[in-house]
Amino acid sequence: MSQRQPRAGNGVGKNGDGAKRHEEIYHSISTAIIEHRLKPGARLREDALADVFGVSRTGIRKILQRLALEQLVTLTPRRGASVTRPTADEARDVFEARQMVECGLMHSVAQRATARDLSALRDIAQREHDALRRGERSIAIKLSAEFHGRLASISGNTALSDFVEGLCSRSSLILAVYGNSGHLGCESHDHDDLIGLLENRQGDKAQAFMSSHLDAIEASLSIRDEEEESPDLYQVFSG
Amino acid sequence: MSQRQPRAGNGVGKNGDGAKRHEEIYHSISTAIIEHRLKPGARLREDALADVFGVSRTGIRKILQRLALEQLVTLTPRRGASVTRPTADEARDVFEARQMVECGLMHSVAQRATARDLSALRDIAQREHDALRRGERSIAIKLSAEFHGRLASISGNTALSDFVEGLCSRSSLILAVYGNSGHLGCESHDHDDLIGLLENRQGDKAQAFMSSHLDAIEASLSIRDEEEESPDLYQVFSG
DNA sequence: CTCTCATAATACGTATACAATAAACGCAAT
DNA sequence: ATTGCGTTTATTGTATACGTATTATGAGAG
Repeated sequence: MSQRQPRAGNGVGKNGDGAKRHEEIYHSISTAIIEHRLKPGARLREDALADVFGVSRTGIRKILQRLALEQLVTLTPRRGASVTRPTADEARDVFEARQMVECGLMHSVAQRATARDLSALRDIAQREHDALRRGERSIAIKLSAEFHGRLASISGNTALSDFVEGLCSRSSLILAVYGNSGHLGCESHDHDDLIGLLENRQGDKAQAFMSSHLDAIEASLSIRDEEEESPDLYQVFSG
Repeated sequence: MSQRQPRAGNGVGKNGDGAKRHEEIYHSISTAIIEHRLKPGARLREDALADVFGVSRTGIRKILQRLALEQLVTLTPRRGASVTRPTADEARDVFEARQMVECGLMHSVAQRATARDLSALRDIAQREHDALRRGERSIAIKLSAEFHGRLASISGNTALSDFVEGLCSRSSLILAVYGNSGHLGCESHDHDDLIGLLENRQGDKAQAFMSSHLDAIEASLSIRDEEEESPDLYQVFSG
């Protein structure tokens, strides 16, 4: 995503180093959305955000634009920003895309995964377990997205892993809208099983497993268009 | 030096068409990059762009941010924007991603393509031929990217087709950096052949053909790290 | 003659001020 | 009572001003 790593070392700090500050704010908002602390439909007023984070609207606007391009927030011309509420079509598209890309990546991932990679995955999976055990569903969802993103990054293909990362973020929104409260998206042991397959370099099995895994997540949702707030009276009374 | 007046007179700065105006400007810059009228490495000064298009730097900044997120321009913290010069690694990643996604989409595309879709594709391919015949290589490259993007959009999956569109734009940059001047990327009859396969609903063949097509494009490039801008003179003259 | 350091100029980062517009509220009329 | 219109308010869109960093230029010393 962001390619701003030029200043290595060099303790400037003079200007407050806005770039880093903005990155922080971006992460705060992004995480809040992925963890469902900001629910789809929530309005994000520039003034309020500027006030909360202690920067001016200029910086906030930049961040909102970025989030809009990642489809996490929706920018309506004269009405401001709000957390995106994915449509049913978008939800299906996202999962179809994840099927294609994440599964297609598994061969390469299984081949390239190092001990360090597997260790990092295990750590995320462990934290996911912990969060589930504590009943913190929001945290678990965020960690699940992080797991899938990290997994894709092992492929070494930045174009594809960035894409997967964005899809996983959007999946988190989809879970918020179409998820059944009783059923969590990822079965808790799935990720562990997948790590095992990678460890044994079983690319084919890992691919098939990922496909089932994603199918299971999608199947646990009820993806259908919600009734609109102002129902179509013509259709209602036409039959 | 163009003495571009700040377009006084007509309904100048009136606020209403701001969004549309920005979209125009975005398209202008984006097209100029894809058509290689702005070459990789070219610097894009905010003041100059603001002057050229008759808007203030604020709007230009917004557009540059968007282009940066699409990886068409690179934003360096205190040095401004320039047209992205893809690295060899990025080039490989982009073509690997295109292989996976564009090929993976062909089944769905072959199944869903309507007569109208095929007609639109034929039109683009025809214009591509014309451009090549006139020797306008830049236009042909842009039309080729448009062809691939339109093709992907037939799948109906917005998430994936938007991704492909971005990859094609980046491919255009890659052609600019790593392309051999003598050899154009796409063989001119390839697109026509592909349309024929789609028309006959031969998804499998279309997928295989697309794979070869992309391989051919990639093979026509010389993707290797270029020498740095400050070449090592000792090494140059040592042999 | 070349290299280095200082100074000036250029260009970006951020904040703030102003303008325009869409939503919300209230009032009035049917 | 409900609908339609006018006013008010709140929020975004745009421009501009100022501060700071980077770069280019020139002078001086080696």
